[in-house]
Amino acid sequence: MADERPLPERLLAVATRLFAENGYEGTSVQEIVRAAGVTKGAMYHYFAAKDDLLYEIYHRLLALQTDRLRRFAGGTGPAEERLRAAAVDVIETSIAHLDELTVFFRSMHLLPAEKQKAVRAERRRYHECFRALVEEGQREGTFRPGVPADLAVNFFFGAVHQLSTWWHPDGPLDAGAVGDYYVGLYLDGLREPGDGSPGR
Amino acid sequence: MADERPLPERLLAVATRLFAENGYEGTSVQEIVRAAGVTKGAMYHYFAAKDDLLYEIYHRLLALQTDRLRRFAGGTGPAEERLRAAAVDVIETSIAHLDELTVFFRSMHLLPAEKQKAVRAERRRYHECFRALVEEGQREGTFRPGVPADLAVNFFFGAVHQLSTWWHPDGPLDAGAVGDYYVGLYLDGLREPGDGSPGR
Amino acid sequence: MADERPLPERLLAVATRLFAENGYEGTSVQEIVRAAGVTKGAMYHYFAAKDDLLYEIYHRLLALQTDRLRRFAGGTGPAEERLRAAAVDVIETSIAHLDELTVFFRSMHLLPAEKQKAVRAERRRYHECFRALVEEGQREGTFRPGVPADLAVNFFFGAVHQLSTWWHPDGPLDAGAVGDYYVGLYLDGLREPGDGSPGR
Amino acid sequence: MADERPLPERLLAVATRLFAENGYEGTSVQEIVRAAGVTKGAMYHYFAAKDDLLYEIYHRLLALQTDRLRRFAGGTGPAEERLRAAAVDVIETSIAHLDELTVFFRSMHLLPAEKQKAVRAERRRYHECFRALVEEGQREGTFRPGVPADLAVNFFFGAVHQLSTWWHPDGPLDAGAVGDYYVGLYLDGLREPGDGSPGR
DNA sequence: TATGAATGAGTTTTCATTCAT
DNA sequence: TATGAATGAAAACTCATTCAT
Repeated sequence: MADERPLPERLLAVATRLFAENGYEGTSVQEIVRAAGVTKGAMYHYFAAKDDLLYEIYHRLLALQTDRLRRFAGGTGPAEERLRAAAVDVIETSIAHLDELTVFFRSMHLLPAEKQKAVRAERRRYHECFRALVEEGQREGTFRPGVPADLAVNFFFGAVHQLSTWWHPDGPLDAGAVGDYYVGLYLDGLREPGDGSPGR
Repeated sequence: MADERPLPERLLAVATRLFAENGYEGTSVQEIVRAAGVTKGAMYHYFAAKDDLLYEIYHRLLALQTDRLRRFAGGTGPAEERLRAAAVDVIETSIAHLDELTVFFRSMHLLPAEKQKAVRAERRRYHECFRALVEEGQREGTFRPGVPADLAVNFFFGAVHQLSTWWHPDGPLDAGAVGDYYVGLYLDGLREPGDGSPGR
Repeated sequence: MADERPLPERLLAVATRLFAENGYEGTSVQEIVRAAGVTKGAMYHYFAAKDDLLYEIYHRLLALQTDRLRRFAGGTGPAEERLRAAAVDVIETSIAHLDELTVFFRSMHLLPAEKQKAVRAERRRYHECFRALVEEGQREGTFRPGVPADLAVNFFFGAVHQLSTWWHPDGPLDAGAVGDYYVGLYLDGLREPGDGSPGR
Repeated sequence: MADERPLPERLLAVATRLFAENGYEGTSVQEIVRAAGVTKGAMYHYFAAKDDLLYEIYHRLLALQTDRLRRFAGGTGPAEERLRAAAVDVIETSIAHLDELTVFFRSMHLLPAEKQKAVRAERRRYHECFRALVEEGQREGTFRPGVPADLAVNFFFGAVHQLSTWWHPDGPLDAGAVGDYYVGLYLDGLREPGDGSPGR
């Protein structure tokens, strides 16, 4: 019944859970390795520092989400529909990895400068892909042109990144419902008023 | 030229700045008192513990925002207009106190349980007041009834609480512009489609 | 019967003894503070780092020896006699502080760069004062002019700094005897041959 | 272009350089094997412990120097001339192996007791051979009898063992010049005054 | 009202060494 | 002959907090 995944993955999973429960600063390396059933040396064999765990946790999630976003963005059909699908999807994967997301956005300011820079660059690539979809919708005339696209993207991801402050798996809304509501609110806000398309 | 405010206020101001720069756990009590030009004993004379500073920082901001919200909510006129004014106002005061907000949302998980409970209760009162405005708008028929009001409030404050991840005083948008755009996006998302009222 | 000296002095004395017994790297901060009867925090209250102890140990000895050298150098009489007195004196104070000397010359390479630089500068001032005496003797015709004065100084202090490899308080020679022999050997080597002055 | 020497020799060479640069305790086994392009297992195949490297480094140099000293000592001619040749030679080989010498005299106190004892015994044999030459010169009447021969040997080797504190290959004096000067100073110090023989 | 020396428990990280392969 | 994952013990240092003054 032992966890059979390779040690690095096991350590990341354990660290994610503990960081989510007690905070990054509130979790000692000792606690992580104890929970993973190994010794500190084993952890430092794979991760050069505690903050490598934090970096890797979000880096992996972001790689996953970037990959998915690119699939949606590269599809066919009107920008609004691709954006809707991508936005619902990112909410669902964010909720599926809520610990990772929460931990990272609470604690990224504790990363050493160069790691912070690296993750910001990765994040920026994600942001720009999403923004391109918004801009496409504005050019198509579906979305109001007066809203700066960067601001519109930040507005949405602010809401997404704060999901863990209120969403709970035992609550009344599942991930799909949250996605539909959030994206509905968001797209209706973006949409050119009086264009007749229904708020979903 | 010395800072003439009472010591507790000076300590809170210094702590806010240092917490924003280096994180709550990344700032030692020693650094705070050195920056304030006093010694530890002086600080412990006014604050029982380091986390009192963190609590107080947000408690004061939240008291201010709650007070302002109540004024707007208690006004006259359609719910939508009162909500708009309150929402723009909270964005403006949030940007005016961005360090306080940032520090708190990054680090509230480090507060001891009872302080976390206290601040959650204060936050809940704020949330409920805001939610009541949304519900009023829904009853009035201005806002779509299908969106759970709690979710709508969380959606908005997610975006607000993440402002510090992208907003910067030297950027192209001032606090008023951000308020107008965010609230515009938000209210258009809430509004009953096809009701003819213009997006902003 | 407790040691009544101020804590910093007590810590330096304890550290000197332990470093001499087990080496700088072989002595933990834990051992130092245990031997001094205090806790680590107390030590770090006075010394910013373990290597501060090492620096301070030699810095104090060197300050003492520089002061004494300057007194001898600034006296009257032939350079040879002032040099002899200074050289005997430095051997005696070196033996009186043999632990300090040994510890430092074994471990100065472990000091961080800037502290190494500081102590080298202090050491250079000492060296130059001593060298000036040698050069004075050469100008007076007492010492052979063909020997580079820097080399002559290094030759002597090489022998002095290695005293701890063989000298022991229980051995047959006391500090005064070592001083006389060493300085005798040294000055006879320096002296212009056939000048008739006796090897002391 | 790879280093073709057998692995043990390569490891010793690499260790010597790193120990000289960063100190014995400041150099990890990991760094040694990385610099040698092998893994830890390979090193532990040839050396039972890290301190074996330190022991071996000096043991090899001392064996070399002992062998050379015995050749000089066993030659013919006056003791002074044999001593001069041996003393110049030991300075030259010491400078040719300055890293080895430096490393050892800085760090021998970190060897485990039995290895320290072994190397002390080897060193003592060297010392005694050198001392015998001094005593021979004293019996021949060339050297002053009043100086304890042990002390005279220690005086000289103090200077030799500290060569690395000031000598540098880019400096004005090459190894031969240092040898001539040091030995000249030394023998003039030892020599019976007024015996007419010239300081070289 | 304030000082600053001292505590004690804790932190992250390092490292020589072992051993199954 | 060599690998490299893993151990376990210890290292230097930090820090919120207390308390006699």
